[in-house]
Amino acid sequence: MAPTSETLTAERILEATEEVLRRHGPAKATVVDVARALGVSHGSVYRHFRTKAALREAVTKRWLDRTSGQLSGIAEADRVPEARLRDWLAALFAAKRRKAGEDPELFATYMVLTGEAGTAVGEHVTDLESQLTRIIQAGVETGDFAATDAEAAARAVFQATGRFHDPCYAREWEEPGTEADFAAVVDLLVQGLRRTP
Amino acid sequence: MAPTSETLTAERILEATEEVLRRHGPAKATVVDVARALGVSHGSVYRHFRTKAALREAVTKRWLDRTSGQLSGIAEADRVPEARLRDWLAALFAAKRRKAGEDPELFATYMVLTGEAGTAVGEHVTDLESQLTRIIQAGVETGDFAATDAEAAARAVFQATGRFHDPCYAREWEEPGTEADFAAVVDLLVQGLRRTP
DNA sequence: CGGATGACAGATTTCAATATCTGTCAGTCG
DNA sequence: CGACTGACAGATATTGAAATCTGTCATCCG
Repeated sequence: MAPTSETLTAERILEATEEVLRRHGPAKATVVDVARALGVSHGSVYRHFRTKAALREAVTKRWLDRTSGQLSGIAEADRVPEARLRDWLAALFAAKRRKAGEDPELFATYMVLTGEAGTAVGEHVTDLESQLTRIIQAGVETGDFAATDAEAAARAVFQATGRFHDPCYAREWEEPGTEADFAAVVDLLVQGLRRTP
Repeated sequence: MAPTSETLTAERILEATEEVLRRHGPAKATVVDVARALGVSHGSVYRHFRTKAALREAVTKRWLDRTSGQLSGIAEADRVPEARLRDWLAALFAAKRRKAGEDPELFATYMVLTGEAGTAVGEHVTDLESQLTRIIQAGVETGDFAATDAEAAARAVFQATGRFHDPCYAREWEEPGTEADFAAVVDLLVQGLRRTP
């Protein structure tokens, strides 16, 4: 890490922190490591982030926001609501599974954060639920779905698919049969949402 | 623990182990503690259980079987399948939540075991899924449910309700709104199972 | 003979001393 | 003046030595 002489910004700190986390993992990454990577004293890092927990949370937030951003594209796509819902759930599962596989250290950081009080994970969930709410609301408007309360239905769908996006199940995502299980749960939920004529 | 002079049986060892686990928790309970509680040498315990892990698994199995037993009563009850399904899921949730609350040490042991390779948890899940399969099969036979594959549907229902019986969510079971969330998920799943005329 | 024992080796855990880290802040420097 | 530094106190993590535990087995006892 060359101590580039650009001004120290929150953004540069986040980038360095992500790199340090990737290299050392959440258990061993320290604020001192981050400062060293940037060629500054650790006191300077504390000028931008009040605590180590805040720094970790900011990194995770950035990382989660990337996922949310990709998914929001699908949520707004120009397709019938049922297809959009299926695509969205499949994309959520695929994204989480990919992150768990190819960015294990950052994923571990995310799991640590899930267990803490932090607001980042809570906000991420709220964001995802509101994307789901929009899809279901669209389905209610076209008459495809029968939910009386789109928000409650979105929450139920999100919770019922937890096995396929909640980090505590990450280990099981690579086991054979998982794809079929996912398809079965999604089919059941979509069937439950459909308007019964 | 008085060193009662009855012969040493697997059953007595399991009882003592459960007591030791309850008192010390899974992290601190040792085989030596169990032997001390029984007034025997720890070598004698190894005559009945090959390893400490096997002992822990046997205790958990006994503990899980008690839950399975209670639930099977509901699965066989003389009610319409939909009501039976709702009762069964509610009872499963209630049982897990109660155990987590009033037997935290044994529940923690169960969580340790969930993370290990052991077969006890897998068998417990298989057992519960087969109870669910029987309820759904009954519903298919009465024409209330539309599943083409009762076993796959049962698996989907079980996985979709994971948030309300999987130990990794235990912390959240006492939060306000959990009851409503549970009801919403169950309603959605039951609606998904119903035959659409 | 079948069940129980206790000494044992190697693995794991505990504990206390040591080192490192977190978060603060008075002071430096451009 | 305001961004940065580095020394500091208290908290946390690491380390290595000692204690305990796991699992085995030759031996004992009824």
